[in-house]
Amino acid sequence: MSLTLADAIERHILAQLAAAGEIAIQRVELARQYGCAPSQINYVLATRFTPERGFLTESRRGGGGYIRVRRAAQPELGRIAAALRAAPDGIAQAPAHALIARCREAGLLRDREAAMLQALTRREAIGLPLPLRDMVRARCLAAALLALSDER
Amino acid sequence: MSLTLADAIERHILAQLAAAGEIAIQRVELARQYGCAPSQINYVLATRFTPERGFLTESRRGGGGYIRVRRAAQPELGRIAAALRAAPDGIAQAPAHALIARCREAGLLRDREAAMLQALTRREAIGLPLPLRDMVRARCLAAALLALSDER
DNA sequence: ATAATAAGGTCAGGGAAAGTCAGAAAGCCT
DNA sequence: AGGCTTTCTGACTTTCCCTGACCTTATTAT
Repeated sequence: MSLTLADAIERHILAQLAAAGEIAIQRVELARQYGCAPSQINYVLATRFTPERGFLTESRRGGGGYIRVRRAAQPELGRIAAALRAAPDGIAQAPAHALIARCREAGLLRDREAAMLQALTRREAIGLPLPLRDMVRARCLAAALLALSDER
Repeated sequence: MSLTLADAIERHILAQLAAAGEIAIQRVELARQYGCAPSQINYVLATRFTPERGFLTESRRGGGGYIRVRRAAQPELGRIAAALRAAPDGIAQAPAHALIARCREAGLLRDREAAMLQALTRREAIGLPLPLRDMVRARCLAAALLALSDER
C-alpha cells in the first residue's frame, strides 16, 4: 500500500479528468502543491498517461504555458500506434496496407483517411532504400494513427 | 484556460476579419485597448497572421497610418502536390505545417486529416537526418494530398 | 522648405513557462 | 547484501510572450 508521490499525482489527475473530461494543468503549480520538482510531473505523464493507456497530452511553453491531458477518443488506435513503434524492423508495405484496410473496416478510419495512408505508405512515396524504408513507414504510420486516436 | 494577451488579440482580429473580410487597424489604438505596448501588435501579426498561414498584411506609416489585414487566395490540392514534388529540397517542418493548416482552414482537409498529416510530417515521426528528411516529408505529403484529390 | 508631429517597424533582451536527461535515491526482489 | 526497477531531482535547454528604446516614413504646420 505504499503510495508513492507519482501514484498520488496520478490519482489527482485522474480525479480531475473524471470530473471534466479534459484538463489543463500548470506544471509548476501542480509541482508546488505536491512539493516536488516540476520534472516529476513529466515523469508521471510519461509513465502513466501514455497513448498505450489511452491518454493524450499536449503542451505549450513560455508565458501562459500549460499541459493539457485528455482521454483518447479511440484508444484502439493508440495501442496500434504503440505496437508499430515497438516493431524493431518497421513494417513492410503489404502488412501496412492490410493494417490500414482492417482499420477502415473496423470503422477506425474513414475512406479518405485510409486512402491517404495507403498512398503515403507506398514505397514510391517514401522513396528510400530498404532497411530504412520500412522504419520510416512504421514511424509515420504510428504518428498518424496516434494523432487520429485523439480526434473526435 | 490561460488566455494570453497574444491569444486575445489574435481572436479580436480574427473576429473582425470574419465579419468584414478585410480590416484596417490602428496599431496604437488597438494597443491602448489591450493596455500593452504597440509592438505587441506586431508580435501577434508576425506570429499568427503570416503569409504561410494565408494572411496578407500591408501598412502605412505616418499621419493617418494603418495596418491592413486580409486573407490570401485559397490553394488547390492538385497544384500543391505538384509543387511539392517539384521542390528540389523537399519541405521543412514549419512550412509544411503551415501549409496543412491552411488547407484545413480552406476546407480542403478535415480536422482529422489535418491532424494526421501534421503528426506524420513532424521530424520525430520521420526520424531521418536532415537532407533526407525534408525530401521524404515532401514526397509523403504530396502522395497523401494527391490521393485526396481523387477521393470525394 | 523646414520643422514638428504622428504614425508604424525593428530588434535585442528579459521573463515565464515547459522539455530533456543523466544520475541519485528508494523500493523490491531474490 | 547485491542487483534490478522505479521514482525523483537538478541543471540545462527550448519555446513563447512581451516590452522599451530607437528607427523610418508620412502628414501637417510654420
